[in-house]
Order: sequence, then structure tokens, then C-alpha cells
Amino acid sequence: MKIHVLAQKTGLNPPTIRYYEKEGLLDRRHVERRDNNYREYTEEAVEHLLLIKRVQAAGFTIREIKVILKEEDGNKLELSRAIEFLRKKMKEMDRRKRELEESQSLLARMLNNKLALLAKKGTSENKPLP
Amino acid sequence: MKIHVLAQKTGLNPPTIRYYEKEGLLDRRHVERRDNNYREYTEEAVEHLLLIKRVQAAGFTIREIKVILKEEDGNKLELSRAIEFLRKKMKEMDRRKRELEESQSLLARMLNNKLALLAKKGTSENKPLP
DNA sequence: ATAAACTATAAAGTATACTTGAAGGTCAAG
DNA sequence: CTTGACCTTCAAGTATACTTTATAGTTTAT
Repeated sequence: MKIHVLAQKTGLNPPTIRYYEKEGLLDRRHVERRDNNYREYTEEAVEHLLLIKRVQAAGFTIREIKVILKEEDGNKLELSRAIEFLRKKMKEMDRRKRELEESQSLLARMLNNKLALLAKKGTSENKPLP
Repeated sequence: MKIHVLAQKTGLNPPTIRYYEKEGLLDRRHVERRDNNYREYTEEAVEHLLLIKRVQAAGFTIREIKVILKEEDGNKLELSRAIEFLRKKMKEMDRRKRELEESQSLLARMLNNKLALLAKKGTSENKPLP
């Protein structure tokens, strides 16, 4: 498929997809060139980009995504590094989930405060001075 | 306390604290100026900055933090806006938690794949060709 | 055949969140 | 009373992740 079709299917736009390719997030599994130099994308590219979107929304940088999604080249050392990296990231995500939950209960408290404040104002607004 | 003390207590560095002030994240509850133009911070500033760090780690931008942490000025309309904003953000955080969990199980699968691959390589590495 | 709608590259621009650097004022110790 | 460690402001620089712009080639529809 051509770039605008992929863009449509993934919710990204063409320049972003080209940018991802330039940054090394796409490889021969996802894209090749036709005779006219146009990019031709595989179905796999759709899944791949949707996955990138999800992982990125979870807070990964493009470089990190590149590391975890890159094609397995059969190198044992690189494999071990990837494993180590993934473990580190899993822990990091646990931490972020905790932070998210803490912040959420924080916001809940703030929300309650503001609601209480609003209720009080709502009932006292038109009262005369004491 | 002076800026470097606050910096030490919060794990931020002075320029960052000044930057936050410039961006409107600190107000008279947290800083004032002494005669020599040096900033003097209150104890409240410590808590405030630690809170900023947490909320930011949870994915909020500085502008958003500014909105949710700004001093209550008693304006009913602004209060309503803040409440609406907080509710929106709570939902967003729910979504981010889900994304985080999805990505986490994704990474777990990838980790398992790589571990299996490594184990296979580990046992077959020294075998002669069939 | 020609206009509209794509495609390509490269380079510059944008937003966010800082960090670094320059140039100078203040303060405590020896 | 000067040295060193602070403090100040303002401007410029950095990294990330795009987006926009400029220029040009290709395809599709009429």
C-alpha cells in the first residue's frame, strides 16, 4: 500500500511515517521501494505502527522503541542486551503506574476540595455581609 | 531558605526552579524576594515542587500543572473550569494506565520470546551442523 | 495533454522542558 | 579587602518529536 493509505490506517500522517523510517523504526519487513521510488508498505507495517503508537503513549522514546522493536539479527550479545533493557523498562513502567495512581488520588483530593469550595460559594454567594 | 537549599531538598537544580517560577508554577506562597534580591523560599515550596515532580512524572505538561496547582482566587467560573479540567485529566490518566498495562503485557511477551530465543541459541550454539 | 493529487528529499521551523553561558551583584571567611 | 561561593538576569543552546516549506518528479482523471 502507498503511504497515504498506511497513514489513514494508522492515524499518522505521511511525514510522520517517513520520519519514523528515517529514525530506523521501519525496516524491510514494513517498507520497500517501487520503480518510481515510491514507498510500498506491507500489512505488517500497519500493526507495527499501531504498536509504536501504543508503546509511545506509554512513555517510550523513539530510540527506546527502536531498540525493543528492531529485527532480531541472531546476535546473542544483542539479544542479552535487549532482554536486560526490557526488564529495566518493565520496572520503569511499574514505577510509572504507581506515579500515575498517586497523582490520580492527588487529583481526586484536589477535585473534591474544589467541588466543596464551589458548593460553599454557591450557597453563600448572595448572602449579605454579616 | 535559599535556592540551593531548596534545590537540594527537591532534587531539582536552581535554574530549573527559576524556570518553574518564570513559567508561573510558584507564587507568593512559595517565594519572595529579600532586600538583596535573592529569592527566599518557604517550606511549602518544598512540598509544592515535589508534588510538581510527581505530577509531571505522571505525564502532565508544565502548563497543565500550572492550571491544576494555581492558587484559588475565589472566582467561581475559574473554579468550574478547573473542576472540568481535573475530571478530563482523571479520565486521561485512566486511559494512560490502560495503555501502560497493555504495553507492559506486550513487553512481557517480547521478553519471553527473546528469552526463548536465547535459550535455544544457548543449547544449539556449539552443536555441529546436522 | 494538462491539472489535480499524489510522491520524493532536504532543510528549516515549532513546542516543550530544560541546560548552559555570559556578565555582573552579594556575602562570608581569612 | 579580596577571594570564592553564592546570587541575579537574559540569551542562547540542546534534545525530542514532529510539522512545515520548498522544490521537484509521478500518477490519475478529464
